Amino acid sequence: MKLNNTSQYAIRILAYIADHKEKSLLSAVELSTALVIPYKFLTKIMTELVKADFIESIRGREGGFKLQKKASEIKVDDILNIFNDSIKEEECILGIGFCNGMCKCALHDQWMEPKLLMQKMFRESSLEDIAGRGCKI
Amino acid sequence: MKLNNTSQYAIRILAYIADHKEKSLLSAVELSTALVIPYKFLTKIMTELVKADFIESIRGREGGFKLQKKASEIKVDDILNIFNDSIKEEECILGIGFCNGMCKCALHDQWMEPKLLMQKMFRESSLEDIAGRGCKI
DNA sequence: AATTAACTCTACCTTTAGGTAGTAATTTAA
DNA sequence: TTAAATTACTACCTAAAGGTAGAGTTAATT
Ligand code: SF4
Ligand code: SF4
Repeated sequence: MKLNNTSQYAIRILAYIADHKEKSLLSAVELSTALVIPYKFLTKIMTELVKADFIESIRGREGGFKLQKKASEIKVDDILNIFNDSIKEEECILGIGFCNGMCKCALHDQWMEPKLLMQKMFRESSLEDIAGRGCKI
Repeated sequence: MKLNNTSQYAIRILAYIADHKEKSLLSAVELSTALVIPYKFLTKIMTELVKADFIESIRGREGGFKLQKKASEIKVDDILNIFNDSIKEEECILGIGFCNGMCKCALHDQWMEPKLLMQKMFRESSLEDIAGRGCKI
């Protein structure tokens, strides 16, 4: 029961960029070094974030990355969705087919409250809410 | 953000056995059929549950499986622990080293409440609480 | 004693997540 | 105009999760 590696990296990357808006651009090398994420893997993730329109990339010398939206407009849940790591409405916690509302699984009653709270947390927390809040980056 | 397949299977298997205590033993074939879990994979999981002392196995013809403890004494969290799928106290949601209480990660403030609620749910829900509660099995 | 129905063990196969390598394309600065 | 610094793309490699095969062991029934 945890976020996958790629989601974790993506959240940290975006939070870091949001927290360094004084620098107009951050390069992959800078990010990779600051966040201790393997360079080649980071660039792969960056490309996905660019395609998802969260990040704008400037190519060529002096290029780099910056947010394409306001930090308050990117929610943690949006990031998880890119990597298929969000808590899915229709998916049963026990992996039994789909939620149809009619037929519950054994854990349903216990699961609903934490599920809703986590969804709320992921959906309501924006980059602005989390950027620069930790001493761990 | 979901339970892994093996944990899901294990919870369903144990809940099913707890819900059928009128039968003194259930065989791997019966379980595999009833729960629609691949036979060979199920037997592998059963062996782990036996080693973890949650289940007692009787070998030979007319053999099968039964709970080794009272249903109220097996918590969902105990099952998750076997498959290393519990929510770890010391592990950061963003995967940054270990929780030391001193130095927070960006998501810490948002994560604490859902984390505690989920831990509580997993730790306090026993097989007795969940057995036979769903129409999905 | 042989047969059958069960669990157990070891080894392997397949799929997915995580990660790496090399090259192409783009832009700026010297 | 060339070299350097940068992102983008394609292909591959590795490790872990999920799953399968087959032979071995146990015990009741015939
Ligand atoms: S029963 Fe509850 S947990 Fe299971 S699928 Fe339906 S809503 Fe999801
Ligand atoms: S900061 Fe919070 S989430 Fe991150 S490691 Fe510490 S306790 Fe865990």
